[in-house]
Amino acid sequence: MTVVTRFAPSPTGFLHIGGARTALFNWLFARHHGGQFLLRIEDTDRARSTEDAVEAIYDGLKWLGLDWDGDAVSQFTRVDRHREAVETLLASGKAYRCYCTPEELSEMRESAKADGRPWRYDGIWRDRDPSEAPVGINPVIRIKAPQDGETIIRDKVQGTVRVANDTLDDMVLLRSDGTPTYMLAVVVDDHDMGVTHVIRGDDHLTNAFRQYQLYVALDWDVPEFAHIPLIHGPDGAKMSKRHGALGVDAYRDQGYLPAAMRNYLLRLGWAHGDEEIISTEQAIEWFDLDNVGRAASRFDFAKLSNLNGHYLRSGDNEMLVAEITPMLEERRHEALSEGEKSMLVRAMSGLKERAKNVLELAESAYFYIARRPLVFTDKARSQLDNEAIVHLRTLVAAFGQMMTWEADVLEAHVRTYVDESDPPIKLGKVAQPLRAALSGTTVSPPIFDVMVILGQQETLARINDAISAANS
RNA sequence: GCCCCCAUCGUCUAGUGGCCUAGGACGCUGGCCUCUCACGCCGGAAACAGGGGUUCGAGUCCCCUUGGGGGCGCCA
Repeated sequence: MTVVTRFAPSPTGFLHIGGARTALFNWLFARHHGGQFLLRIEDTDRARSTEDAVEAIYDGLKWLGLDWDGDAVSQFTRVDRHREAVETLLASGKAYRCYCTPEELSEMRESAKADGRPWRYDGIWRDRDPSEAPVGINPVIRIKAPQDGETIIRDKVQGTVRVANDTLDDMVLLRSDGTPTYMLAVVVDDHDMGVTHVIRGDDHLTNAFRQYQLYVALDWDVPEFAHIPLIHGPDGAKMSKRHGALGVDAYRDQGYLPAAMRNYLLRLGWAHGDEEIISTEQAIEWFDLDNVGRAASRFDFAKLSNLNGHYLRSGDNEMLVAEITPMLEERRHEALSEGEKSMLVRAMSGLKERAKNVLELAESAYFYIARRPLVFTDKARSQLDNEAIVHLRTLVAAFGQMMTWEADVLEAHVRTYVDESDPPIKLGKVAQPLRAALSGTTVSPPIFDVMVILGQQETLARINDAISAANS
């Protein structure tokens, strides 16, 4: 049997982090088994669904690298099929019309609450004769659920979960306006789409019981269920709009790499021994439901950040330059030339191991393509004191004479210079002023590497700029 | 309130009855490296929620308590 999983978000907002992980697990499970990963947009709630949200979901999944098979299914377009399923239920006596109005229902709810009784629809229309139906009221269709015994779910993550049927009531399948409810639509769609494994957040665990009953009533095979624990905010509270539940686009904007997000999300609730850095290929090979934990986990930015640093350091130079180019151009208000881009590619290995996100990478790379004269930070300017300028004057003269412009040659020359100064000075006494002159800051990759990447001409010009600035 | 789920360092987790004087990672921290900042390397502090069982033996199995979470809509 081919494995078919699905991700079924409702387009009422961005693709948030919890949804992203659910999608990832579904995707990994399908890819691991060589099966299919389908996408279904649960847009039956017309009032709350928007086109923008649908686009945001597509964008988020694409950015994460989670490709789905076939076209996304719009649940809304399948209402006829949903109604059809209810017709068969009505015909076989497994569903019935209920004429209670929403008002009556909420009254029943209120009084149950007042008496301290657990609320549950009492099924008064369950066995009533249709002739008693009041006129002028459009009924809802409810399932005729079993009233005794128990419903058992053998969840791939949560294990065997059981509930007494008398704690469940007859849920609504079709609203009085004829539209299907979520419970109906999920079951019909999952069945029609051939979904074999329903992997979703455990906030749906109790829904699974009712859905199970629906599958049975429809005489359909019940898929495997796997309810994965939710992700909580850093403070342990549920992730909500105002509680750290950002859209994946926000993570992209903060400079996180998709590979890092995948790795981080994967380790939130799933483990493979002591493995921490797990490539996507490896994840596909290893992923299984047995090793999904059952406890909710907290979102930890520090760890995500650390992982991001790892993927940045091992990231492809060209790819990274492509990532930061738009940021650099925006800041400089001027496009980068091909020469500058290739310079950045050469600079990347020195830069990427110092950044923990793409934003920082762009920030630290800017000085390479900044137009002269550089703007100095306060700390950089303080490095360029009188003593430093004396050293720079001597060095710039020597640098101008150099025939080979290589890091080790430059370093050897400067080391000799500091050693032979009288009295000998520390390398830092010269390296820091050089750094300030060349980068405008006090932090950069190794300064002799910087000189080589910048090239002799630019290096000399920047040092001379610093000397002139100090004189004025 | 009722129903369901969960519970190992601050955080993510390994652990499937003896290999656990509980391992790894992030974070924190001492040191090394060093032209800055990082990276890297070496070291440290840090956990089985509590109580009962079962067993020769329990972090691992059972029960209770406590604590968290989720669900109880003509939302999804």
